[in-house]
Amino acid sequence: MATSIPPEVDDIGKQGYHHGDLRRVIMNAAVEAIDASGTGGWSMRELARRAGVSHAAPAHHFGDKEGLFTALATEGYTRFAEVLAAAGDDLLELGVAYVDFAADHRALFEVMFRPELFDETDQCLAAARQAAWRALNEGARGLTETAGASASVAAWSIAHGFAELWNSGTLTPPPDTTAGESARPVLKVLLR
Amino acid sequence: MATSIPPEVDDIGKQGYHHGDLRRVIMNAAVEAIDASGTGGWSMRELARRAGVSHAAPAHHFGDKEGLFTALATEGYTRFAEVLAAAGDDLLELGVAYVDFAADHRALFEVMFRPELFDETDQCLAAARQAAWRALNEGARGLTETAGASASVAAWSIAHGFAELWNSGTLTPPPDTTAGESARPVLKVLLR
DNA sequence: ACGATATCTTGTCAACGACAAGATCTAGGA
DNA sequence: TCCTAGATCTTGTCGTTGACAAGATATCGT
Repeated sequence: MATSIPPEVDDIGKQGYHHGDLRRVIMNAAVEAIDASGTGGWSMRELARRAGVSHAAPAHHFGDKEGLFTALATEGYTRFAEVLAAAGDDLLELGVAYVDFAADHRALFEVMFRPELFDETDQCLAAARQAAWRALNEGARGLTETAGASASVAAWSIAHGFAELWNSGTLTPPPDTTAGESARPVLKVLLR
Repeated sequence: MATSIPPEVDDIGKQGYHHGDLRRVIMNAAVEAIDASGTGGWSMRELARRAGVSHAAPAHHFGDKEGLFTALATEGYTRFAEVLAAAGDDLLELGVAYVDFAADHRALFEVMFRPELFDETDQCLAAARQAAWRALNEGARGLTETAGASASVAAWSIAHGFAELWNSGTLTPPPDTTAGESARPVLKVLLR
């Protein structure tokens, strides 16, 4: 169960040894598998085969399937926080960035908001999630101060709802349009 | 052999024969299981055991796991359409009804918006979903006409987003409050 | 009453998740 | 350089699962 170790920053070189950076390879394979068939349409052994290792190799890095999802959620929240922080302090652009992240990282986004998949007590995950919420609150602070908490929750809800509807294929958007650009006029209805 | 199990409360009318209305019993058990541990935290055989039937009995009613999810999604869309239609033509109340349905039927709502779980080509499902979308468009028609399609998508997104955030446990609402009542002030920000 | 059909059971198989124990590789100190 | 400790991966195993096939039993139409 000792899966929540800080990431190895010295992975760049890798090579040589047994397989390489198996941890990263398995996580990438999991992202592909989730994109292709959801969180339940694949097996650990399948990821291992795709990576060319034995069926029990991934267990050393993640413990079990929950450990893999915990690692994915942690990475998701970490990158989410970075993207949100980079979006600047304009609330509309924050919303666009929110939706774009969800669409560009469907698998991570899906895992992030499905707590039954991962270990909520994991420290690394909790820290990453905190960072994401902080970035979100930071961007919405102006709205919260001027229009109250409900307005901030409304802004969060509209961005999150559009992202979920988009990713589930419920919306039928114009072709050749990014999720964020499709979301912009919708978000503007609230944030004019 | 089939009677060594405590009587199921769902069996009211039927009785007699092998088990009763097994289809309904399995679907109810599935809803409970999904509420308890998500769409992947249980097995068909577990539902069969809980219903007191053999491990292969459910297959006759649903074919496979995808068939069960298809049945659940169909029931979800059917009841969703009813609830939305009963909410009247006030858009705020429609939003409240949307959120309340999601919270009162977490399992159905979750399956409904996860297309990889069910068979999208199923005719019954398609009809039920059409009915739900019709009820939704009906309720938002006024907004669409006066404020455009983006405004309607915005209203859908805010209700859907609040529902998803609520159900995922991301929001931390005041205790002893229903999802719909918590959503009302948030929806009002858009629909004043 | 009786046969057709729907419903359920038993049996089976490959695949899976999880665990244990052994093999192999890497790193770092003697 | 050698050599040990630990990290990484493999092989082997077990109970469970989803799916299928074939047989048993109850219901229903005629």
